[in-house]
Amino acid sequence: MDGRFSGNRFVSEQEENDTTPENSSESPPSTTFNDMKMTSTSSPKKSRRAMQKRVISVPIKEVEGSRLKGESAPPSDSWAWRKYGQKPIKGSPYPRGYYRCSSSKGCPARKQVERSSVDPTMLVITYSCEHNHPWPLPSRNHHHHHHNNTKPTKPEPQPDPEPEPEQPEPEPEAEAEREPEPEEKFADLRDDNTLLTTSADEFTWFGEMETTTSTILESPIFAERSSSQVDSDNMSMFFPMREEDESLFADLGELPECSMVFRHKNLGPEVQIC
DNA sequence: CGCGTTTGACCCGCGC
DNA sequence: GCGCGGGTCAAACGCG
Repeated sequence: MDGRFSGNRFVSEQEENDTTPENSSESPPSTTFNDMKMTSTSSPKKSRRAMQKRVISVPIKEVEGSRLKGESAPPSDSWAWRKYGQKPIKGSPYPRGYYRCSSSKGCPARKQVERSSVDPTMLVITYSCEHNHPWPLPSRNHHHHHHNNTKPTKPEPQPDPEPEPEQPEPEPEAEAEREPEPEEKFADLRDDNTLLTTSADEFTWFGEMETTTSTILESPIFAERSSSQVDSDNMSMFFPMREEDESLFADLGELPECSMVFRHKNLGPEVQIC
């Protein structure tokens, strides 16, 4: 449809989640789950799997100020992204930039960045990940860096109780010490203010960001996936998930196949698994 | 010289 | 079946 996820929609907040047919639930900011059509040309085999999408809005000021490159500022997060396209979006004066994860060769993660048409000061970033795929790691290519901890907190190589056998999990530690620039990350949490508070407060990216700017406005999607008990375990630490929560997710559908595990520095590095 | 961005074309799903 | 809108590819260009 025309504005499946045009920026103007979710930019405002997590109230826009009507794209999905089961959008009956208002309180729970579910999210727009759209399976993006993948190019069958190069990857016909991988059908458009349920791709998880997380949409966040961040104040553009920082990004823009740092690097003024036309309209689309390359929001840098912990990972490296390569821009592979840009297109004007109908209904929005601003183009949408398409980024692909360049941290890893076969990294399926993608990112869309566009300016909100309603709030030009807001940058809408949409992260997409394929199920069962590890998220891009921090650009270890630049592991040479290690300035003073710009962030108040430091990542500790703590032994996490989670063995993550499935995929070669990245070293999140490196992530913590990336560039000193203000970063915006995606915090996907639902209404769980509890979790939100914790993570937002603790996460480096957020910490820095909130210092300079307000905060992230939304975090629509939260995927719950029990690929391994580890995930659940970790999650429970931060997310007091109960049956109702699960039902909530269930409501979302089976779409969310990605699971994310956020770890506190104290507890360990943040790990995201898709 | 390698890599990332740029930019137009192509492709594909969906609506009409 | 055609057109629209969005997403990706790929060649060219620019930068470090």
